[in-house]
Amino acid sequence: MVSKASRSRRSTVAAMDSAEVRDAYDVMAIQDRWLPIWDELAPFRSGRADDPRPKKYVLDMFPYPSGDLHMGHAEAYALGDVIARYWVQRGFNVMHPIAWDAFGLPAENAAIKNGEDPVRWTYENIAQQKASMRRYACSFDWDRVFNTCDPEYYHWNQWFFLRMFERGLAYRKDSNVNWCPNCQTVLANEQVVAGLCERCDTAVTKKKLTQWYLRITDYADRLLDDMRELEGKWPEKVLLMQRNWIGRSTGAEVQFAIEGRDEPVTVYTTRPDTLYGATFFVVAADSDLAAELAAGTAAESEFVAYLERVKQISEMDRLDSSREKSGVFLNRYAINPVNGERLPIYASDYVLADYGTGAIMAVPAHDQRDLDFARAFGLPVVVVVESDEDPRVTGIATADDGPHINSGPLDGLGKADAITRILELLVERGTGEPAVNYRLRDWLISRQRYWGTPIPIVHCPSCGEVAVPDDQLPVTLPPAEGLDLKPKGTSPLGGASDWVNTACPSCGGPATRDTDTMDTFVDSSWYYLRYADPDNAAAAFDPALVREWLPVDQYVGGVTHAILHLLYSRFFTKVLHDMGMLDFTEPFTRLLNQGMVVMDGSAMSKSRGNLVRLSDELAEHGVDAIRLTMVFAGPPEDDIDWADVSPSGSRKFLARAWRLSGDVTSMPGADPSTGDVELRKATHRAVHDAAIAVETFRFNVAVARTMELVNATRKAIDSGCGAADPAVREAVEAIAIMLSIVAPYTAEDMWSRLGHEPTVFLAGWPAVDPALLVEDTVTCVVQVGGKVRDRLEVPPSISEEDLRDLALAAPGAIKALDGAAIRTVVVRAPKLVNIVPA
RNA sequence: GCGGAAGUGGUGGAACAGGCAGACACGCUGGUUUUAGGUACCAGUGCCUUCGGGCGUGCGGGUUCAAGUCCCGCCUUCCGCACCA
Repeated sequence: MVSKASRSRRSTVAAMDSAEVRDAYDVMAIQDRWLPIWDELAPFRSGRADDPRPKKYVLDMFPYPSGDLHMGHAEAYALGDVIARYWVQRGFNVMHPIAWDAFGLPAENAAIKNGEDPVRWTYENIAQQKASMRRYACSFDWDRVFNTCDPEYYHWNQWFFLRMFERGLAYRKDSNVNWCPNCQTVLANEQVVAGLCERCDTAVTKKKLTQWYLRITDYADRLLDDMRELEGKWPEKVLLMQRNWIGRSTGAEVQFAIEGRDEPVTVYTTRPDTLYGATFFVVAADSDLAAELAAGTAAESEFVAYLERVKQISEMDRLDSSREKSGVFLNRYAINPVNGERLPIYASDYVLADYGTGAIMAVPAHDQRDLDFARAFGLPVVVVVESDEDPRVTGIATADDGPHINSGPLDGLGKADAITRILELLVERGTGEPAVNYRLRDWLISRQRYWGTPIPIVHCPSCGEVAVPDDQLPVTLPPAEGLDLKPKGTSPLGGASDWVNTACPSCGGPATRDTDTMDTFVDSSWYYLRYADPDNAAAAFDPALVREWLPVDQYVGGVTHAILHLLYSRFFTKVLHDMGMLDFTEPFTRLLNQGMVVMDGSAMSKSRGNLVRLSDELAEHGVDAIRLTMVFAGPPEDDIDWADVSPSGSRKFLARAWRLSGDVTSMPGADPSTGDVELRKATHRAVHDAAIAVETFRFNVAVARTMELVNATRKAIDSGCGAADPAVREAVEAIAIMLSIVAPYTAEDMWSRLGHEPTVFLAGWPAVDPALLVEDTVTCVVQVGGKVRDRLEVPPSISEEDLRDLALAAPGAIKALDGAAIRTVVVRAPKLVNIVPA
């Protein structure tokens, strides 16, 4: 495909005579000409102290160096580049940085599979991506680059971890975690896709392990409430997904006495008003409470067997909500605090150990899960909220509002009133209180992997968990050589005995380092801060520099990170704010989610055989045509189906635009005010409309306006005012500048052919003359009964009366009316008149 | 199951605040230049038509002088969450 394209290009050039060659748009030659010059000029450097321009921070999500850039990168970085370059043209000092999210599993997999050194593998990929980005003409500030796998960077991961450790925000606990029996490793929730390990598709199970967590749940309310300031600036979809993820619910905690136990057990419920309908009590089978309640009872052996069975159930099967309810009666009873009824206690896996208190009151009439369980175990169902359908008959629990019955003091009350009343009663009697719960869990950051940030903790037999002192940071990774990186349930770092065995920083006795590494989401939770001060060896960043640039004005990235990365970054920002390091609480002021590039309707993948290689596309069509195709395809947040777009069409348009620059015969600096007014109006209209389109993320429309101007200019040269008219120069220069944000090579070459020095990127967005935006005539539509029957050319300032008279006299209107009487005439000067017949 | 978003020509998509539906492209058709064309330029291109016009923004209603746009009820597709008490 490539060779065919390049062969035809060569033969084309060979067949042309010299005049044609001079006038040919040679994409590859243009790329080769300008790249070294831009390297020299570095037009997008943003760090100069004496720069008087106002600052703006445009940020693209940084890439993982898994190989060379692909079509998805090409789209994302083309869009981010339009925004960054536009603001540079508007006179801003734009910081548009890039770095590499360089820790992570693929490096380790390459090491396991091919015996590669993760360090070498990673840095080679970074070098390749960097070279590709330069050629792709990304307007990055190359002076601010870093890699998260550099000790100079992850030093500060460790430093932040320790600050959180000091504040109790980083802690270790035992918990049931996702476990892949094949990979022999812990998985984060996000790595479990439909109950399967995202890497090997093995059914995931649960395992009890001691792991490090960050206490993000402490920030749940702020993460939720602060979204108010992102309203209208972030995609509504992302805000919604974050709200759902945090999952705040309000209800009550109610204490139930347990027969034969000193302490009562607290349950959480969102429906305390249905307390009188509770007929049994359920504890999570895998909770400590269940084991304790079962201990020593006749049901103990049955419970142990059940628990064993539950543990074997894969995550995939567990998520199947149509599964039959199962459980074990523990031979024990809880006492309903409002009516003293004895509720049998069951252990079941439909109650989650880590949500609420791991125990529930079951109200089968008004909760489907409880009803399913009640029917499976023959338990009574008591309706306490009246409704048309009886759950005992239908098998469908009712959750609607309605008057309460069988509920003592709540009888007759509606849901809201009943909740208020029962809360008062519970508080009065000291058996309950209002409570809030979250779906969000603390962030598990331990990973039993090699290629990540070592957790800077030393385990000492006498002092316990001891923080590595700041002056001993960073705790650097030992070399991979000699370590067994294969997943085996414990961190590969455990095999580096020289590294693991160390002196306790507190007592000096023999101790061991923590062998887990951090989730790579830690790396990306603060990288946007590091750009402000990337080379700081004494601190993560200088707060003064961060204050200058942050928060990020515009963040651009895929919706795949809608929850985790963005939530974690927001969390970090708030923690750092509380530590006094930041003066803002939200890191990303505006967010744009770009779509994906797909092929023939589905995501590209090697196995599907629909993979389009970016390098092939670039070789065939050139950088600018690919960038233009990405931008012109449609709204940025929509997916692009590569089968539906036309990179060759993009290239033809660019050639057409480029040729204009060779036609201009007026000299640089020619005064446009003497030029052709019609073309000037088209130019100023296009520049004005394109700017609005870019600022509202309608980049495809901005390109359409540029295309219209190219068409108008072509016409003006060939059959209008002619190439010598200064309006033509004005138009072509405007086109070069408008194109500079999308197709930088073509734009720069046009700029040069127009007699200007590089670089067009700093030429400045053309000033719009408002006088040229005013039309001298407007097309007025004359409707009869809502249908267009005639058109009039009228001055925009025409009065309603005059327009009405003109419309009534319009031949098309008279014909359509056919003598009918007129009921009313709606006049919307100057664009529309609607004559309504009686 | 719950929550959300979106349905416009053959295709990708335009349409400010309820006021000319289909901008700009792709594709297709015809023409000009060319030994040739995967080039360039010009013209045409929503559907139907008895050439008067009629019909058209997923479907069915409604509001309005006027609806792709607002309201009600469906259908379809995509996305997120999924025993969260």
